[in-house]
Amino acid sequence: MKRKLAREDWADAALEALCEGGVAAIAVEPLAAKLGTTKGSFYWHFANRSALVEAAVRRWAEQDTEALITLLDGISDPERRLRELFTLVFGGKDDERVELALLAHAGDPVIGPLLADVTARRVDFIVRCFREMGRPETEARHRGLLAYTAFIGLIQARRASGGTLLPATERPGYLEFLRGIITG
Amino acid sequence: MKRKLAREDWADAALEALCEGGVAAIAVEPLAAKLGTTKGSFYWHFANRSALVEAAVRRWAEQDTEALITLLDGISDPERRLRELFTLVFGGKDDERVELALLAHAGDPVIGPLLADVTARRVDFIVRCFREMGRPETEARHRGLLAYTAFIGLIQARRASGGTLLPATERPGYLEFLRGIITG
DNA sequence: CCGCCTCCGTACGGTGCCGTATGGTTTTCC
DNA sequence: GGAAAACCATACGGCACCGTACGGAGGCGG
Repeated sequence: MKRKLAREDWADAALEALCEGGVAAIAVEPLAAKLGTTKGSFYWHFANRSALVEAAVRRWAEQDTEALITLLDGISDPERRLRELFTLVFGGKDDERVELALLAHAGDPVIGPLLADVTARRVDFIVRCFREMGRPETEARHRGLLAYTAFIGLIQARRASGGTLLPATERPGYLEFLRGIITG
Repeated sequence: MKRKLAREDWADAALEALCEGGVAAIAVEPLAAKLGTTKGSFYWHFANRSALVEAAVRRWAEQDTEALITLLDGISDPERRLRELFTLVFGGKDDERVELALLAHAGDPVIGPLLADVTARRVDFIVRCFREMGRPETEARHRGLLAYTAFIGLIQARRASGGTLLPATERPGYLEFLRGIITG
């Protein structure tokens, strides 16, 4: 058996490690150990460590935002589209961990630019929804920004509080409140 | 001259480094160099590196939230109190950098608990304002949470976008929008 | 069957940091 | 002014990781 390792295997392992221990956990030697191989393999597929984190981030961006956006763009009614985004993003699997880990290293020279792209694309997407719902331009921008920052802030604050901030039972209530207040 | 160094000098230098390069930048040897001294000094004042980051975080918590809270608690009218908080926190010096650096390492065993305390105290403070304004309990909690997360999310997203997200000219407008929508 | 290209193992040197050991220097206080 | 205590410099060992060098194994076309 013993499938050979490919670039993607390393990238996936890097994302996994990223969830566990942050960007610092994307380290060649530990990853090699976890994959049951050695550095020799790694440095054949990648030039260096930076290339790996770049590949990992790109993979995440592809799967977790581009795919989602193209999926949601299939919904023509902007209100339904937005509603769908809400439920997907809050109710879904909590892969917020990659999110948080990357946000944490926005200053990193390789993560920074990629993250900036993703952030811009996401906010644009939300703003577009409000625009298509007929809101005037600046209001659409404001509401879009609020929606996104409320999301980012929530996952961030929940983590910062150790999870005590919004217990599971109060979550649906708050989300309803949020939806109401944001969509006006 | 040549003042001797005290614990506080190290803690301040640590906070400074924290702003520049994140928690990883709180490293003994580089800090010693920047302070013009050596590790010998450090390990006399502190048991190890963890003790330093703890001291730094405590100092920050003291200056940047406890002091602010006791200051604002001098204002009896909750609405004015909240308004004051808004302007202080958004318009003021952008020491959000410490904020962001710490948020980034909420998982750290020494930072985590301290950060959880600070987060809880802040949200409680805001929620209390809404409560004293006569809002029913759950609504007060919701609005308080939204206010805090919108703040955290905004500084986070601005950083993540490289600063392009909310240009300075649009800032006042958005803040007005925010204030309006949050206080209902 | 042979040489080649892909892929990986091993071994090495280098770096940046942590923490300890130990002795020297300054301050304090009697 | 001299001992004790506070404070700091230097030197060392250790660890975790990066990146390179190089030498194989295995498949594949000729």
